[in-house]
Amino acid sequence: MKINSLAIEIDGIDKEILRDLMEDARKPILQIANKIGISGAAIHQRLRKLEEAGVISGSKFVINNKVLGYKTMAFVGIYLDKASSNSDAVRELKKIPEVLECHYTTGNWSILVKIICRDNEHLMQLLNKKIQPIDGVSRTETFISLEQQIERQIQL
Amino acid sequence: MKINSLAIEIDGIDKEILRDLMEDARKPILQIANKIGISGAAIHQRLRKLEEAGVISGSKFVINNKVLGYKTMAFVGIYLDKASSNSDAVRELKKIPEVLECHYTTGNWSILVKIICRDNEHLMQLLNKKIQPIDGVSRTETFISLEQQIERQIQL
DNA sequence: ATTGAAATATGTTCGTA
DNA sequence: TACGAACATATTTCAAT
Repeated sequence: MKINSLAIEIDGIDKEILRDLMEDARKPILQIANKIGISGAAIHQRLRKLEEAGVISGSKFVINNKVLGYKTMAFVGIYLDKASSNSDAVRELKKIPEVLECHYTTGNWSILVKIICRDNEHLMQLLNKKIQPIDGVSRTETFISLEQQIERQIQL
Repeated sequence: MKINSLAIEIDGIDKEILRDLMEDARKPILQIANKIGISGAAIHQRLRKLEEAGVISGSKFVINNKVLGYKTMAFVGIYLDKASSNSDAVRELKKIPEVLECHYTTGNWSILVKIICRDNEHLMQLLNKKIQPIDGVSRTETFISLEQQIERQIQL
């Protein structure tokens, strides 16, 4: 593992370890070790270094939104008034649990958010009652995800 | 846990367990058990049911893209020719490792994708050499994420 | 950086309530 | 559903290379 100004370098063994754990965070280290052909202790040490280097941000259980009744995902482009403070709007967006992602973006909008709703009715309520009323929001454009075809992390 | 036509219901204890594991997939069951005040075996049993019910889709290590040198995230709205087959375009998008998400959407575009690039140069190459050339793609609109302010899962 | 083995911690199963 | 105790696995540490 080497550091230059741009990026931390990881070798092939690190990649194999990470690929396995990116797919299943609870995969036993020894299983990975046997597959790769090095000891569990070596894997353990590499993981420690990868964490120290910040390559690993953490781990997550992934929840199936649809099974819990959240069936509508959408992207909302938000136009903010010139005068308004972006960070105030973001602070309000953070309070809305349906907002999963929020990006400052180049282009037409000031902000792009990804939201999860139970259904279209819920989405409409969210837009009208929670997002549009935020101070500084002048207009929104909504794109409903009819079907998500790809969902993955960076490929190592 | 009850099933109606819309959603699986989970109780407060399930939520506490899931909240912990959504934050850290490797958090020891016993630690969660002690915090909640039930036995490890009970947690274990509940997790098994949640998996059977499909509430848990899996678990992931989360990789820090920036640390690995991938510093530019962008959303690309893709216009497809009327005549073209959407699924052919998606098949090509799946082959591009920089594409992290891909959605069929309502609104202007046929498809919205989220991509990760090393830098703006890489993004430009990706658009010109990989995405624009896909059969059926007539035009694209790109929104660069200047800063991601929110990144989370559904809140239980 | 890697190893094997020891020590510790965690996950899993099962009989019972 | 939940429990505890017995059992099976996994993680972590460490001295040595």
